[in-house]
Order: sequence, then C-alpha cells, then structure tokens
Amino acid sequence: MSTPSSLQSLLAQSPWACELAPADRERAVRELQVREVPANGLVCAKGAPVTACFGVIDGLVKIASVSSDGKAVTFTGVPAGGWFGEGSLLKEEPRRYDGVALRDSLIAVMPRATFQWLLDTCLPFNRFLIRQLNERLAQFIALVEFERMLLPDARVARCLAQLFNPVLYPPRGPRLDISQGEVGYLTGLSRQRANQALQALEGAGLLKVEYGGITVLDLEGLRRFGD
DNA sequence: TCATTAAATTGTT
DNA sequence: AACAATTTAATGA
Repeated sequence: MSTPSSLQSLLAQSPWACELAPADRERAVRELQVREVPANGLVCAKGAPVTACFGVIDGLVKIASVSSDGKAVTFTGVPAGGWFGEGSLLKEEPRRYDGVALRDSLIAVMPRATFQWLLDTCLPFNRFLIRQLNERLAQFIALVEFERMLLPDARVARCLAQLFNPVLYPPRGPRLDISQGEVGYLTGLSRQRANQALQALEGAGLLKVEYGGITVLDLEGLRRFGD
C-alpha cells in the first residue's frame, strides 16, 4: 500500500525533516522513538504531563476528549503521515485530549527536548509549525460550525474530507483504508449509522464504498456537503 | 493454482 | 445488539 511503514518514510514525507542537514536529520532520527500502539490503545492521555508530540507512521489516531458530564467529543482524526501534539508542547499545562489508536498503529514519539532543539535551530521546522497550527485553527473553526448541525451524514463527510487535508497531511491517492466501524468511532456514530451515511454519500456521487475502505470521487463535494 | 477455512467487514433488521 | 452475507488472507494439497 502507499502508507509509510517506517520512521524514515514518515520523515521523508514531513516537510520540515526533508530540509534538515544530514547531521541534524541523523540526530532527529536518533532522538525520536517508535512505539507500537494496539487498537483502542492510548497514544497520549488527557490530564497527563506533556512530554512529547507524535507522528503517525502507520495507522489512524483519534484526537478526542470526554467532558466532565461524560460526553465524548472527537476533535479530529490523524492518518498516517500526520503529526499532532506540537501545540501542547508550546504550553505548560496537562494535556487536554486523548490520542486513541483506532487500529494497531505505529507512532513516532518526539521528546520535548528534540522539539525544543528544532524550534530553536531549524527554520523549516518553525514554518511547519506555523502552517500546521494555522490550519488546525481553520479546521476547528469549521468544526464548530458543523457541530451545531448534527446531521450525521454531513459529519461523516467532513470527517473524511479532513483526513485528506493537503496542508496537514502528505498527499495520498483517493483511496482511504478505513472500516465503517472506524468511521463510527471517529465521528461518534454507531457503525450502523456510519454505514447509512456512507451509502448516502455514495448515492450523492461523492465517494465509492468499498470493502475495508472508501475511494473519494469528489473531495470538494465532501467538504461542502451539508452547506 | 485451487479448495478450504478463519477472520474481518459489511448490509440489514 | 444480533444476524447473515460478502470479502480477504492464510493454509495446505
């Protein structure tokens, strides 16, 4: 498949890492750790001290939180090739969300010290951060708009479109490996409702439903669905 | 290469 | 939540 399977391939797809001098890149590789996280396992936990940020080498991670009244909220999903948690490293407070692996995933762990070093010395890394944080802001503004209209079909459409964000994640083909159960976990819907939504989106000609995944036919249409 | 089986996923109630 | 149908992957003749 097209998903990266090693730390090296993740860095090859990360814009900041590509521009590092060989020696610096070697240092980065040396300081990053790789961790296997089983399906439903925590990559990072809400309330815990922030000591690292994370890159998804392979798999799929849900960024979510459970409010005090027990309501689960998914903020976004991070597919292979994506990074998250860098914003948390810029602050001094416990982590505000859970990172949950939706399937067996391979995670690159960047310790705070490495992050700080790149922040202090690497201009491409700083550009990457600004772009990433800005895009996330746009994403969450859009999310707030959508959360009001609780139409499940539209939420699934948005959620899937997000995974194809060309700023946050390296470009991929139109095919996305994701089960309908995972779509359910990601959107907070039951698998049955996710199935129903996917069929509706297929009927609208926006994507093709396949075994173990989908193929996007009209990404722009997915983004706009429900407007 | 083909047949069999188990496991995962999907469509439906 | 439960069920049957379908697809895939693994196994071995």
